[in-house]
Amino acid sequence: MFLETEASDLVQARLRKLDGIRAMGIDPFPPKYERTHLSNEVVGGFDSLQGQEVRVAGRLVGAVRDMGGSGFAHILDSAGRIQIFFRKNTLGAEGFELYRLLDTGDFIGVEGTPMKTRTGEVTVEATHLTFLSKAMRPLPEKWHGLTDVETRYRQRYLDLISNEEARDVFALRSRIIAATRRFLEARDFVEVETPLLQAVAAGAAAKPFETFFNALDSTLYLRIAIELYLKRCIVGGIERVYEMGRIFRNEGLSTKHNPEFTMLELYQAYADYHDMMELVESLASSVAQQLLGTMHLKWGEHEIDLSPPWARRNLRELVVEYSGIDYVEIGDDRALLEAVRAKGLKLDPGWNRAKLIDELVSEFVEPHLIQPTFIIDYPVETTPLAKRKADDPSVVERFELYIGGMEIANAFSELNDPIDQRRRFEEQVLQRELGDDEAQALDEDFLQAVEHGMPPTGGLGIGIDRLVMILGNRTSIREVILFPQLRSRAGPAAKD
RNA sequence: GGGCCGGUGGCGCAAUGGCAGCGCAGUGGACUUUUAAUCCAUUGGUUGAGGGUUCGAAUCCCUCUCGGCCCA
Repeated sequence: MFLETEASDLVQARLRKLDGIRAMGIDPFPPKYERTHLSNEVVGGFDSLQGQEVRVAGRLVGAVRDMGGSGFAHILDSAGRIQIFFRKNTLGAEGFELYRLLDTGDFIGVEGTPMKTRTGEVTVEATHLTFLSKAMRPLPEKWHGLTDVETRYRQRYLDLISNEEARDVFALRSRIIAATRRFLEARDFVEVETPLLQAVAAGAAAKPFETFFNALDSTLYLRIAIELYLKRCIVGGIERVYEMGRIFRNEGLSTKHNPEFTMLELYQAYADYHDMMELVESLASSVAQQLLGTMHLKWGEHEIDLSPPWARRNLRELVVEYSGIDYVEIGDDRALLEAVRAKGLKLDPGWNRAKLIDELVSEFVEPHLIQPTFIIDYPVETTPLAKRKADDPSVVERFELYIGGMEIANAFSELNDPIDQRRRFEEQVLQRELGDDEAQALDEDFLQAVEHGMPPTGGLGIGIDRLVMILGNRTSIREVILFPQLRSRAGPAAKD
């Protein structure tokens, strides 16, 4: 809706003030402002700034405490808040007239001298006020702020303006990602970028998003994993390689799932899954120590201890312990299905062994794994891309890492035997034909790469959003993604 | 997909069948060191959308929609 036709008195009042500013011959939207100090620099450097002029800039937040001939207000910049004191005697008549046209939400530049109020708050006493941008809509209320969850997600900018915790968690996210890159660089990993648009969506058990490429008249898929391209890099001789980027899975929304999320995948030649355990332990614990100053984290009502080493637990034992079902003893697939059904889980009769074991883990085991725990020894049929254990070919060299009851990471000793790899892919194709629409696709081009020779390699994938949840103590993934996926509002101008 | 809870002015909330209200913000006025400033006055509503029951619906019923939490 056009602002000029909007009935809201609040908008109309601001439009009138905008006209007032222009009537004084002043541009309410000038192109630039030369700021000399951030808010924290004025507050922190108060003693050395006495008597000097500073220029600060930011958004007017909270209320203007107007007292006739003077008034106080706070501005918010990237470093925080600082109070501004407007005084008629100091600002002059014209400056004070401008001050009267201020609204919460306006961007202003203030030239003035640092002072301390009666209560000791460092404040800039304005000698000159510059409008930098007039806000046409009001901000959420100063005291209660913005709490409506839907508005916080749909209009994240309001959340960022109103809620310091929101600003903090996204700053933390950025520092986690930067620290992770530094960690990998120190270990000589090379960062690469591989295709998001893929002809075959392979490398994980998940449903892809589908799109269409006009120029080649062909269907393409958004990637569901980075895996197979990074292994091609390993084949090509990049011995330590990683990519941190978005992947897409066409599945449900929940507090732990967003359809697009950020994954770190890394591959290290001549390493195995034990090395990957050491790597993720070291990465998560050192990033926590670096950024939070501790390895003991609050997580909802729990406390998580990230100090290495973390527990290693056998998958079969865990499933027996928490569900009472021993899937190794129940060799017959139908019998296993009945045993799982008897536990009260709603099942699809078409589910295969791998899917049933997966269900047992998510339903009975996961919620108990609050402290960091590596689950190891996965049955071979659950993991077509991992190498079999030398002393027991029925299980693979794989772990999944759980923290806070969530899967955080997944790693294997990568399968590099092209003959076994082809067989295992073919088994997946068969499962797909039998109705498992999450079974992995066969990527012939990838197989050919492995047939050229691939060194023994350890591979690791870490869910970055979930890692941020753990380190930032947020129990919903929407709290760590700036613009989480939501159903679109009906109608073009809805809610505005 | 299922269960429960919720959507009331810009924001935060009340009103459970009987005049849609409060706080903040806004507007007008007083006040030149306030901190949720204070004091006086005051504007603003298609109660998420549609239908039904009723003399009367924010409230009860139905359908839809958006969100949260839990489950699948």
